Amino acid sequence: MFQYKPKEIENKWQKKWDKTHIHKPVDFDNKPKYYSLVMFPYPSGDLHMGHMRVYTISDVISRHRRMSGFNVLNPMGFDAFGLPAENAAIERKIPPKEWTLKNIDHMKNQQLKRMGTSYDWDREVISCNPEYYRWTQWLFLQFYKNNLAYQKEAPVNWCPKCQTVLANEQVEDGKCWRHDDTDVERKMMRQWFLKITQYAEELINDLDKLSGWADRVKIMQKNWIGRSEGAEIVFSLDGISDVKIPVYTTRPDTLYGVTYLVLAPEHPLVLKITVPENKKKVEEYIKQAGLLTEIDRLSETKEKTGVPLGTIAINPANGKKIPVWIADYALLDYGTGAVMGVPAHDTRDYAFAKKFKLEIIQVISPDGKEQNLNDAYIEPGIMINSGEFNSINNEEGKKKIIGQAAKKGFGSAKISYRLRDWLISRQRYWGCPIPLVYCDSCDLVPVPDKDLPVLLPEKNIEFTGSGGSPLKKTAEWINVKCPKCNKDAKRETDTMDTFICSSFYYLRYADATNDKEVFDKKKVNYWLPVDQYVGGIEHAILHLLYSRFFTKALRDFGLLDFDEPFTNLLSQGMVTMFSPKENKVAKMSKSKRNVVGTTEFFDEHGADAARLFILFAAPPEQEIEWSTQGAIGQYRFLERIWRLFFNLKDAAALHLYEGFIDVRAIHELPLRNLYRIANYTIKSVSEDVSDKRYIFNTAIARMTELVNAMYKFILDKKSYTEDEINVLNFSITNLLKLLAPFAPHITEELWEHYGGKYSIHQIPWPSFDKSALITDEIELVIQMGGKKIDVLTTKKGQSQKELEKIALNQDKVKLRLEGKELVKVVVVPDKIVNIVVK
RNA sequence: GCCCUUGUGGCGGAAUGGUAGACGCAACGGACUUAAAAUCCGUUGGCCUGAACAAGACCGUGCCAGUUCGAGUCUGGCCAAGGGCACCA
Repeated sequence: MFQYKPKEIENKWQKKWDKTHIHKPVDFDNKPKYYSLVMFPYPSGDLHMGHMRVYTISDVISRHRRMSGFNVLNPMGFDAFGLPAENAAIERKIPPKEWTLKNIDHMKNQQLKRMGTSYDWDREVISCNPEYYRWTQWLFLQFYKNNLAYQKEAPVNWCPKCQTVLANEQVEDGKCWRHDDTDVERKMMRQWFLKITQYAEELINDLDKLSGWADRVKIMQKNWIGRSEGAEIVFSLDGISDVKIPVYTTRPDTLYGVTYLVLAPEHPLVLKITVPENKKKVEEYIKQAGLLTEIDRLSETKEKTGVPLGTIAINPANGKKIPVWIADYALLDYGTGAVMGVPAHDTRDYAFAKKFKLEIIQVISPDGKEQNLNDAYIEPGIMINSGEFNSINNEEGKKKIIGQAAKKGFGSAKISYRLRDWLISRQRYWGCPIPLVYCDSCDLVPVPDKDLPVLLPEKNIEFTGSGGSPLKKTAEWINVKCPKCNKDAKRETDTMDTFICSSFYYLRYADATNDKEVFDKKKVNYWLPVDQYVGGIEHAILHLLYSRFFTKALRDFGLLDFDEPFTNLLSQGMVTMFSPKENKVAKMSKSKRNVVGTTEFFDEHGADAARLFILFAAPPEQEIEWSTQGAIGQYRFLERIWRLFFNLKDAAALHLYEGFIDVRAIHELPLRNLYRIANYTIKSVSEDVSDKRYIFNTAIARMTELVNAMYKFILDKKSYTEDEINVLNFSITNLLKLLAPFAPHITEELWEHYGGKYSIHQIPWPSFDKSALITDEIELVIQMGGKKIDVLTTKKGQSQKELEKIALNQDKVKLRLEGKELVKVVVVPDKIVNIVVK
């Protein structure tokens, strides 16, 4: 008998799959298309078991869909620009390109292929290759030409460790997303932005179309975009006629309670309207506020700060004179950068007014009477102290006051979003250059399409990790002729956020080798949207929001015809393990020193076993803890199949069994039962891998049960009847097909020994024999008062009356009925009889 | 503070409102073996009655209520853990 040697057979089949290109889809095939995708990985070097999960889940889905008759696109590539490569260059003097390409080679050939994944490598894209980033630049210029890319001077998030600015989405808790130990600093800088806010409304509304996304992800996006309805109210200033201050509020109903205004410290009007004697103090405050890190500014314990400008504003509703302040609790880039202070009905305003002893006027009250407020009253109520609006409900008051503002010209209804424009400039070398040129005569000039890509210089680059981007120091690269007037000009030295590269890679896969255009419109419309996207929950906002934005913008540029890129999204949970460093179970990662490498395990027990364990440990969305013991358990399962197969091969004539067996002809009861289990397995596994469930752990459990049942059946058997051989062959044939997406190598190997045609991965997914699932007998559960009393086997299909009679005739029931009154009997046919007594 | 998710044996986890604990890990027992490993076959929620590895009772899905003939599953409240947002006017 052969021994199960996973390393050998896995290597054998991986080579053959590669050579025969069996995972290659056909553009515009007549089979229905299916686009299966896993999130663009960063080639960080060595993969561990934690990384394997996403690839395994996606691979099972891809393989299953191929067998189910779909034309499956399952591509792979690398998000290859980024900081780690540049840091490696600084620390180890290896050029970023070399480091990156070496990692990609290792990851692709030693890890992804060894896992048994089924990618079409002919469509591979690598974002740091000029063939790719030419299109990144081209797309940037489309945004620029459509007024969706612009520069502005703004307070930005600066990570001192990364030595670059960050987008809002890349700041977590005031820290850099890559360095949870580094406070983000605030700087005023002129930077490039993409106008994602122009799509805020559509991005929020179209979430409703995404029925294939988990609610939690949609909710996170919704909160991030943060739509709010309110009004813009314009305040004029006492004695300064040429300046007006618009504020945004969600509570126009509290307009009569405004006792001061607050501007953000960076607000451009501040110095203009400050009275001379306050100028010094105000300037000092602005400077102080600018120095605060994000974490200081957000600190909960932080007391409110601010200084008065000495300027007086006039409430347009009632003419009341109120002071104007600046305070850092007003944010420049939300609303209008100015707030109307209503201490009676806003917690922050209340704290501010208390600290600086400002007036507090209650205008909403639960009972229409003024109260002694110890805190802001933020509940709904009846309007008071509000002139003509007194005694009406505040919700109605909102509309009425907006109506009056519009009529009198001091305001209007307005919708605001928490979402900010996407800051895409990065002061780093290893990224895609922004293809623009600064010319003294022509101003900003886009690099013409024919000159794309603007190549990253590779010679004479010095990586020091300080003093700004290395690109700033490469004179021969910076100095160019203006494409318009041919005079001396300079290149933009900022590179793009790498999230730009990953915002369209999934579109490029549809036509990855096209060197004439970013992609052919017909091909992109054929393959997209992605039918099943698999990736980590950490991208719930970042990558997924950016990609949705890109899809919508590209649609408006006329490049494609759909609104949403990813129809179904599966967010897999992380893989954890005990970390000796943190002394607890934590996410598997090199820095926590709790990684299990792939190579050793694959060598010893095989990728098939690792795949099975990862799928078996829990449903995909849940977290799993890696257990080498548990993975060995799955190895044992595969060995069990292996031995069963070759034992039977020696004892009986094994041959593939196609089609069904006539159940009525199987007289032996255990054999009929085995046939039933085999068919039940086909049914259950098919349901579990379908997109209605995606519950792979139960699918594997069902297959284990089938193998257990076969072992039990052949126990002590020396010879086999023809019927038995048929049922066993039926069971094995279908088991191999069902297991093929999960454990692709061992099934391919056994399929070959079985005389099956290459490849098992190209044969149709099995269907089950309905007639086999019909049984003559059922297990009837007898309950009294909802508690199980007895279980008995009886004929199927009996009437409610008959079942009730059977139940009441049971000795156990009779005994318990003594001295009790029978209230009623509930009968669920073929299932349960519940006897209710008093 | 607001929003979301999750609480089931020693562990990971199963259960269209209808037999709680499938399947696996760990543990224990048996067979095989000179022996061990491997393998094959079993046992394994708690507690109690019982001479019993006969039979059986009771309790049990974070806690407290409710709906229902019947609740791990539905509803409300509480507790705990995890995640997201957090001076967004």
